[in-house]
Amino acid sequence: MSYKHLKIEKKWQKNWQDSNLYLSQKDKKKEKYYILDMFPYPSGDGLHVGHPKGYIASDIISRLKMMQGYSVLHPMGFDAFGLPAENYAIKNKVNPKTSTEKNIKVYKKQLEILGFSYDWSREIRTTDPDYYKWTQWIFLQMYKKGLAYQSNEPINWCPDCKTGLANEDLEDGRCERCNSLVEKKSIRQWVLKITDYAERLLKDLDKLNQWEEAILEMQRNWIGRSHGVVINFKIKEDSESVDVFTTRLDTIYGCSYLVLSPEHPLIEKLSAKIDNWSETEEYIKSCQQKSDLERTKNNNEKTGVKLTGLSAINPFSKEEIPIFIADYVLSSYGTGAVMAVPAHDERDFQFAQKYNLAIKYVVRPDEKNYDDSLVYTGEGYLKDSGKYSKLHSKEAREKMLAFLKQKKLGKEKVNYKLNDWVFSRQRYWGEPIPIIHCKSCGVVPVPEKDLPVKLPIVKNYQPTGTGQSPLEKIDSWVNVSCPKCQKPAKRETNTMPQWAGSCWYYLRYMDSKNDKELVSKEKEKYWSPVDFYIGGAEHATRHLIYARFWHKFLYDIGVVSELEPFKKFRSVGLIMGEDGRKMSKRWGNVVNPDDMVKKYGADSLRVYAMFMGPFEQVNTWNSRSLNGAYKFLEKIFNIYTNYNNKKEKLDIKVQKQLHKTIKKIENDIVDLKFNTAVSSLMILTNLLNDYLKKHDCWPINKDERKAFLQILAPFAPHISEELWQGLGQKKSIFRSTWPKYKKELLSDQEVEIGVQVNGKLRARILVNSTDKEKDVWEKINQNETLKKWLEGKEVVKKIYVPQKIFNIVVK
RNA sequence: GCCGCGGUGGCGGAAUUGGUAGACGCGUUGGACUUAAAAUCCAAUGAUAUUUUUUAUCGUGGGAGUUCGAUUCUCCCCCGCGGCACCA
Repeated sequence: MSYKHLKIEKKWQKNWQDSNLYLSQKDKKKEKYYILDMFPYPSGDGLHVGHPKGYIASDIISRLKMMQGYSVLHPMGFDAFGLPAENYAIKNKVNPKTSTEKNIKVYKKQLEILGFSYDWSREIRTTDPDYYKWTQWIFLQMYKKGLAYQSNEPINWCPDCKTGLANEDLEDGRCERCNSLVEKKSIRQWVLKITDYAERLLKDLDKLNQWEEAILEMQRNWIGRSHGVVINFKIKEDSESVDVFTTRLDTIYGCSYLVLSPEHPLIEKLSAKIDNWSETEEYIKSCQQKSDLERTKNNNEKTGVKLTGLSAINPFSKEEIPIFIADYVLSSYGTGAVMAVPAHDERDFQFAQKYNLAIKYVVRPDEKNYDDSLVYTGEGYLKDSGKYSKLHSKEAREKMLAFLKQKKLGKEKVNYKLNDWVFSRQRYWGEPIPIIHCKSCGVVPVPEKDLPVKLPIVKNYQPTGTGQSPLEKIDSWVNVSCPKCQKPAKRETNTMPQWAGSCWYYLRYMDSKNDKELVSKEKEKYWSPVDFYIGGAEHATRHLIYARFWHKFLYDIGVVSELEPFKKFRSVGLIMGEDGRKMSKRWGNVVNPDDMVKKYGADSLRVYAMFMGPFEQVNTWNSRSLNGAYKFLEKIFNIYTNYNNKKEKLDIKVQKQLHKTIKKIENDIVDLKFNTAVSSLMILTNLLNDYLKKHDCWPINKDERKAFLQILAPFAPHISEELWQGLGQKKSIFRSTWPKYKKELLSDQEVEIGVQVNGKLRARILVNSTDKEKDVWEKINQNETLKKWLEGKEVVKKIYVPQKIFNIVVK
């Protein structure tokens, strides 16, 4: 008999589906385990061989937990709204609904042939009205709590996608989807007040001790908390004043000028008093023309204009200082104005050098020798700072703040880099925002009973580029009567961004068919939180922040019971093409999983993907290595079929290896060390194979032969099930109980240890686990090679690490 | 520039409360089988030197240090990847 992977895999996939093996059931007697993948975005290209890597890992964990007696929830669905799906549809001249459905079909098929244990009865699609009804419902709750508001602030605008974008949608100042340079544009938009949750989003990261540190760091940086002081600077020539934000109040005696961002509202107000107004105006204009990218690109090349005729008063030194406008100060952060301290800030230093401004050193480092001609950004002791001189930075800040508070010229302030979430898109393919605009009542939320606000099926859904959504043109949909006053009113035509649906989908799986609630309290309590979440690291500062934000909001309004949605998160490393580049049609290096499954089988593909290297690391695809995985499985297949009826002659060495492997597999899977888990299965297989060939009988008993298949089963489910049945088992291997290893079989009686002389390995000797240092020393003295190294030498010291090494120091 | 991760044979990688570096796999080489090839099986495979079995020296990005002993710890430097980036 030979290993016919195609036949075996097809047979068991059907069998498992028919026998409802994967239906997750709430079972109060069992402990629950919720293992989740980031659901895919079904693009037109289908899956390439790298995509399933994370799914394979979660499937392995899911199957292990199943066998360990957990009630497992392992669902899957599709995140199908958004720009890529819409752009794909426009390009191929079909309705996005049609193309999305088609793409999902392809994806499902591809996932099925890989043998994943998803409970498809819980499948969700973000584009399904029964689903987005609740996405809209959450939006309404946010609106009611004042967390969704309209704004006309300038936002990022992609000229190609013709829509506004959130900061999270940008990559290096470009649209993350189409790579176009993003512009600033002022249009009416809906914004979610994520900044209200900034503090909690940051603080609760400390609770996520089962997340990777790298991801937590990314989120911390993205939130970007900084604690400082807002100081009020009076303007000498006017009653107006300027607020600046600084974290280094201790350097204020070194402040030699103020800088306002070009967008600062005060400039307009003071225009009459600015002597060089035309020059100022021109500079502001030139800044407006620059994109964000241009503004930040040459960050060593500072530009600015002095506002002549105006000066500010330093509240501490009472000194008169000039005021500048310069685009190195951002309007979107802090107060949009800073106090410049060239001696202790790199940017101010560059600016001051260019415009010949005073550089006053007021903080000196602890060391005696320091160079007074360079910038010093660290802390230290103050000098030339009035009565604060000689104080340390930290102490000075406290005393100075007390002074400011007393004079009502300043207060503590915490700032975040995180901005509110620009939540509307001027596009068709998204959840309609459930709002009605009425001339007399203003903004009126759609009553909950009228949800979902269905996205109309239309012929023309091309983006308009006018800042209006294409929905604007569909009169029959737009024109409604106001829910409050019944007079004619219009629907909000902007749609939600791609990320909306994925903010809460993990909750819906718990109770996917519920038409009364988003999720029932009871089911939410049982399944929450997600125990293990696996997905791409690129979502660290997008989906993973958004979802945490929504979850916390849902917690606040009593919908969920946990503060954090995902208990453990691990990111999956990409699989690169054989040429080392990202798999892409552009490079022609895409490997299709369907072809690989046909040739080598799903089991081989699964084993290989896990064996490639550390799960979180980037790996390069290699089809020849995949064949190695195939050979490994074939070897197992041959062992179990060719030697099925052979007698047993137990061998303790092989048995020990088996029990060690059971333990290793258990531990490695939970730690995501799949590569070493597979390796240990290979070692065991080789050992078994060699023994059977040599002795023509089994070194392990039947239970142990079963156990071997059980520990292989999460990795290669089909072949394991087939061979399991071959051992006469009637029930599925995944309904069997995970084998227990025997502790007494984990340690070896005899071990080889290294013997070193002066730290250099000179020989290896066998010792018994019961041997004392004295016994080992005796063996060393009998060893011929070692005699050579020890003869005529004086032994100064002996170091014995039991079972490991013996080091002899000689003179 | 800042933050995070990493650098080990021809290749993917294994081994870190400091204790025999290179597990496992790929590839390569030699052999068996075959008319031949593929597949399969057996053996070898870090480098250098040496007369073969031998044995010695070197070897985990580079340099220093701690230690009986360093891939692992400390300091300095170089390179790669990812994230952030004029955030005051």
